[in-house]
Amino acid sequence: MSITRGRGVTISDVAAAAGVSRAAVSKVIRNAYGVSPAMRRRVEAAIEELGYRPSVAARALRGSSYRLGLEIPYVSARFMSQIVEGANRAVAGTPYQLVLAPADGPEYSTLESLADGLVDGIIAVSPRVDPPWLEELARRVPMVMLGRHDDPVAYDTVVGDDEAGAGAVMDHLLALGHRRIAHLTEPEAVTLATPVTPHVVRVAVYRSRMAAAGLAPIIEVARWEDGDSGVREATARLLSLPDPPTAIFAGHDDIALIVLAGVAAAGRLGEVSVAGYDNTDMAQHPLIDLTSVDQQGAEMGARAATMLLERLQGRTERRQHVVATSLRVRGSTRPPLS
Amino acid sequence: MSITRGRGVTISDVAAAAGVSRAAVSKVIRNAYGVSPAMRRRVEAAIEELGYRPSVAARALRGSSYRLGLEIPYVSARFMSQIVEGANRAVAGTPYQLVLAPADGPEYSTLESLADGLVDGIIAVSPRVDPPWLEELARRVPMVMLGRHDDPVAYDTVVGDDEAGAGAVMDHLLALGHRRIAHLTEPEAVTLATPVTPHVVRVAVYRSRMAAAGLAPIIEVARWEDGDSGVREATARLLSLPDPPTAIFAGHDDIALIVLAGVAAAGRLGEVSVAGYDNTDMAQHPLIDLTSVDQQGAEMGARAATMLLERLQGRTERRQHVVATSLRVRGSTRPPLS
DNA sequence: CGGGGTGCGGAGAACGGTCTACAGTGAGGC
DNA sequence: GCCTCACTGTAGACCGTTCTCCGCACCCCG
Repeated sequence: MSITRGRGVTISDVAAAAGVSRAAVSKVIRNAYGVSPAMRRRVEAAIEELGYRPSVAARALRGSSYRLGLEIPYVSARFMSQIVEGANRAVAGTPYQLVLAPADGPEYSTLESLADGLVDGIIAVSPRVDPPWLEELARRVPMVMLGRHDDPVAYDTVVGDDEAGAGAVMDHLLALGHRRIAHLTEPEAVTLATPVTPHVVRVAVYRSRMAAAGLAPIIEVARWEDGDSGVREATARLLSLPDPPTAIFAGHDDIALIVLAGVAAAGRLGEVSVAGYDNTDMAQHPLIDLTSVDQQGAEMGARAATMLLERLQGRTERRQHVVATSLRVRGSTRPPLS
Repeated sequence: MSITRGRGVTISDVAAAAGVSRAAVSKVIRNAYGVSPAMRRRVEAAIEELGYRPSVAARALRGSSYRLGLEIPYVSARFMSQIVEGANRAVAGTPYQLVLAPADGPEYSTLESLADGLVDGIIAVSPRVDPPWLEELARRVPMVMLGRHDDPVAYDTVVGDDEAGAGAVMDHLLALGHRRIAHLTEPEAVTLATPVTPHVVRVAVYRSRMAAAGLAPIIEVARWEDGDSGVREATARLLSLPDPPTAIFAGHDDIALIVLAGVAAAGRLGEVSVAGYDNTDMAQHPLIDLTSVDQQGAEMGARAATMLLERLQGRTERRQHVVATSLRVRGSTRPPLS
């Protein structure tokens, strides 16, 4: 049984079937000016009958592909699905389609491959690429960055209010009476000063709140370096310190979940408080019940998509949007035992 | 500050810079025959210097885009990230790049938009599209379907052994002594007889095992129809039956998690057993500790990608791959109380 | 010294759309 | 009756690659 990889029907086929020129068909499908009702009907009938669909490649070559690229560093990150959902919602009803590009590690190559003509614009969550490189890229393709506290020229940003969010977590933990509070965050690559990622800010806020509370000497910033097992090890290490923390502020919920698992495994569930960030769906699960910061991932995704669409409409001034955060206090944080 | 949306550097620019023809440059970047070492050096130097990157659109128009499309119905589904991870791994090292297309609801339009020349091949998880339509599409674009027990002509399939997996769950629950076992599954659109989705099989296995155990009269198949809240309602309804089930077999882990939440909320955590399917990462979390069926999502994604690559190499015979399952018994299933 | 390779590079036609410039056709105004 | 103009539709260049020929130079061999 031979499968004929059928050459799809092209605009020429439609034109021939409708007895008009290719340009005429093009006008009809683009809703362009200069089409009589009669011709429109004929062409639309032909399109319908032949099942014609314009080739994205050909369109992209000439102008736009009507595709927006959303680059995400880790598909498994629960926060990402909020973003995707929001972006998808914002794009619905427009002629644009969202495509996701999962980055396996260094986002550079993923971003470039998106920029190579596949998409008309890019939304990216790329904590590891440096600002100058991004500026360069943004000069070729309209771009919105999620979760960067940069001060860019050529691209827009959408970011949560990490200052307020992390501040709320620390205030909450301190108010509960905690003193030995540790912060478990992302690897160094994501928490260096540049680019200014959310985690950089969260670490800074943690430090300053600790210092302000006179706890500078017991500041404890732990980083994991190697996947989930790294987080597990870091947790175990924190818990086995001579003076173990009574509360652990995790950089985001995915970390917090593993920390919780570690705390549970150590049989110290009520003893060590855990807070996360992102308010992912699992944080709300009654069996997890994790205190976390809601930073409206879906809203962030939607804003980013909307801003990108504006860029495609012609806006050139830079725009930066900050979304508000709110602390969701749940059972995972309580006063220290003693 | 004006951003010049710089016209990217094209193959002609490279050709001019290297003092050769466009065809020559094309040969170099494709590693084609007929290139002298000297010319290769000159061209590569020019490429490097200009930072040239071939346009995907132009390539796609002419032949292949070197992009594989992975269509996923719900990005938030935890099982999907396993698949993406596996597919990405299989594609790494090849000239191909994976792009994800999130389907908001009806997968038809998403699949078509992928097939419109964006990608060279498609991997899809589309429980709702019907077989004939898929056959049609697969004649235009090489395609591998995940999670379908179809008997297709033009596309390949990768699917878990749902017969064995669901059987293992039921055997386990029955062996524990459960009799009133309910099955909570996907909406009708996904559990009709055609197309044959994993859920169709799981429902069938549930029914037949119940019948075989002489429990046909108390078969209870519940379906949710409207998002997470639907699952919550279905759970509440099951729990408030006059003779409530002592065990609930959920169609997959995402459902099971919500069921667990409902059971916990009703204060009947040890009382009602819950089993899931997919063995997602949350099932393994000690605070969730959900009995589930491992069907190796990453392996499925990897197999699918590999099979698609084979198709692109020229294979035309249909292939169907079944991955083995194994039951992971955890704390969420125990003998009934009485 | 002529003929047949072989190795290297280029010319030019696709691919399937978009878009600009222009031609034809009536109608309306003077 | 002629000019202008709005309205429709078409011709044809163009986007950036790939790929099939084809030509040229050189070498080997009889």
